[in-house]
Amino acid sequence: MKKRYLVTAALPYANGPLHIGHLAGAYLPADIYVRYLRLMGKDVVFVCGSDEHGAAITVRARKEGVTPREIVDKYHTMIRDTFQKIGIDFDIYHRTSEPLHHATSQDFFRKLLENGQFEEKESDQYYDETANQFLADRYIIGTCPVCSNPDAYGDQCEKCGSTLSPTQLINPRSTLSGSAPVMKPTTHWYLKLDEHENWLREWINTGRADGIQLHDPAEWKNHVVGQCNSWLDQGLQPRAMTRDLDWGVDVPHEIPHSAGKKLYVWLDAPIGYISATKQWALDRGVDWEPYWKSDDTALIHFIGKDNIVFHCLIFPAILKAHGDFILPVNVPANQFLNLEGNKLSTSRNWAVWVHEYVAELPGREDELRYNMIKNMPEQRDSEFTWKGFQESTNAELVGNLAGFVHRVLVLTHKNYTGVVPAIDISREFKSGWDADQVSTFDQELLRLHLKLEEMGREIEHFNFREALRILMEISSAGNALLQFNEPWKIAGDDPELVKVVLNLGLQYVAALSAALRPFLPFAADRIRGLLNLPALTDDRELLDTLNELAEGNPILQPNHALNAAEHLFTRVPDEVIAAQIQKLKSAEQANQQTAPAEPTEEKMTYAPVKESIEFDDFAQLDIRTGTILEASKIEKADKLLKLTVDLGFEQRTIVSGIAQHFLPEAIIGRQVIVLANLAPRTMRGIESQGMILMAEDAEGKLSFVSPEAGWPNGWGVK
RNA sequence: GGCGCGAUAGCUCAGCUGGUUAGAGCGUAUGAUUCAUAAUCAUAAGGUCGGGAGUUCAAGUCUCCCUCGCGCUACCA
Repeated sequence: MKKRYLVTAALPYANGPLHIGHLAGAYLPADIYVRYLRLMGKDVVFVCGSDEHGAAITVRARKEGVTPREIVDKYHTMIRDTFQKIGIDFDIYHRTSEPLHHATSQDFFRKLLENGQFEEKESDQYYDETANQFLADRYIIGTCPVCSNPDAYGDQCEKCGSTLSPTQLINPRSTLSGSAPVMKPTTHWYLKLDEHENWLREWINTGRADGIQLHDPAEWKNHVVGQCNSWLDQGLQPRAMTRDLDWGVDVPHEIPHSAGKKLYVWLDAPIGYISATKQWALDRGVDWEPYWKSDDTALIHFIGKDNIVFHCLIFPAILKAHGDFILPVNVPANQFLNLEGNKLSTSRNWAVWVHEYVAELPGREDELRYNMIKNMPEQRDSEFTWKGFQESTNAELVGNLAGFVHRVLVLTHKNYTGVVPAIDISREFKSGWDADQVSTFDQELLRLHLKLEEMGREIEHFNFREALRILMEISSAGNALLQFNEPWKIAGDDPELVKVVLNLGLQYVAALSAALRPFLPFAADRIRGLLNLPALTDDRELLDTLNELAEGNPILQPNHALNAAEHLFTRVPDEVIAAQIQKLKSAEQANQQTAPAEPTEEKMTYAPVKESIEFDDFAQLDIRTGTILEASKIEKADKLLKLTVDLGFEQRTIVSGIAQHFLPEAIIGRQVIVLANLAPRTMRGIESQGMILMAEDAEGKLSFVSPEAGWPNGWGVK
């Protein structure tokens, strides 16, 4: 058992709001885990914060005509408030634009440099001569070579999702000045990841580093280990840790060639966990270092699966390269949450935004949390539906849990004026866990204790769905306890039985108030209020509860006065669900309409006409008519077809990237236009002697360009 | 194409190192009950565990092949 815990949740990127996928992926599991540890009396710090650097933010700022600072301020505030409203309880929600973070990241960089972890490399990069600066990938726009979207970014095309590098863009232009960038040499610092490959492989697969057992790899999720090994097997490459940018953490100025250089966001973001911890410690006047540098600290990163490689390989490599830091004992990454049968998508507005949820369904924070946990993508992608949300809220939260709490309280008020009845502990009754079993108060408290322990073990293994299920089992057993013993019937003739049953029921409710806290903090608070118990402070209350139960002691003492019964949850009516589904549908329709139809958008999707050329330039192209004689799929290539084309005077082998649009057998006999004097090029081991000309639309769909039917092969096109 | 992770009841998902009639919640059906928000409790029906082959006394669980989904990656002049 470790002495203290440091729990991190992925830093949200401050250029957009949070949706339910973020919640289910990282923040909710982290929050549950942390609240549980606190309730068990553990020393735990839970850090998070906004990731406020990177080119995506400056690009957005430019688009909206505001400063990057305005963007990050807006979303930092928004995200922070959303977390607070939905009950994600960080010890600190920091931000990477804070001076403390800049200083911390720079110190880290210096130390890595000092330790010889960097390799300084010069490479050619696009440079904007008008704006006088190097251009980060995101600062370059050009036509996507895959789908012809004219506004693809240098790192990615948002239309077709292809990963790109700036040099692949056709007609690149700078977003700063609009001018065409030129290539110029620039210097960057590359982390020698290749040198870390061996120990990382051992650490991931055995849990050992430097001969010391740090964790049990069997405790890590399959998909996490699998993803890491997939990367390790492909071989790690040195990775640039700096960028040419004007927004971010400066490379320390005393370092030569540092002018205009910023730390790569992926380097400075995880260091954000460290600076957040420092700030937290500073605010409390305690020492931050044990949390990051002591072997008896358990460091746990909660993330979504898109962050696995960074948190399991690159950040650990950085921590180790620094030398003083501990490595994470687990990275319980979740998979993705889907919504109503489709992937969540910010650009398509296919999402449930958390800030909208709390505004539109006020007071139902726990209902969302409950459904997120119930459908948490722990082992594989999972699915959220509004119908499912309604059904489980009404059946499980309202019917089972709220119903149980309410009926115990109402019965106590009716029979004992709202005071916990004193009982004869030798009195026997039917167990709520088994109608045929006669039990006693002590035995049932012990059973409750065992259940809660079982729940705790599941949380410790990051099985939050299962843990929640166990809690609901307790509520069900409470309902059954009442059902089997029917205290409403026998109040007159067997008051002792009624007392012991209601007293036990109240103990269940009291135990649940603490145990539910990690999952449903708002409901837990409400139950405390109903029971007239002190509000939870997330400070060892569950541990105390467990200890009492283990001794056979009740949590609520006889004669303790309760407050009036109130409903914990209310049913979700059909209209609310219908409205939410309607909202998604309109988002979908808006997408379908705007994508091709919106006039301004459509205008933008035409690629600009290229720079004019002379006739002589055109005349150099030798374009001929031809006919496809043979076509076959090339092995190990998804997009390539090998074609044999008859040009009349000869036959050529041409490799063409059209396999995803045409079946080989369907194009045999097609007449085509061929660029005949293109220099041969070998692709997948086959030499391509020319190029088939294709028409391509904005979505990347291809169409053959042909002469009239029956036109002879080999003639020129001009 | 390569690699990783998935594919289990109508729905959403568990099934660790292979072992008796494959589990849960919801939904459905029947019955009981009325303290409680038509809430609760009991019982039942529902699965040839994506398809095929193999290893084994024994496979949802291991091996191989195939199909489909998600992710990463290569190929597009």
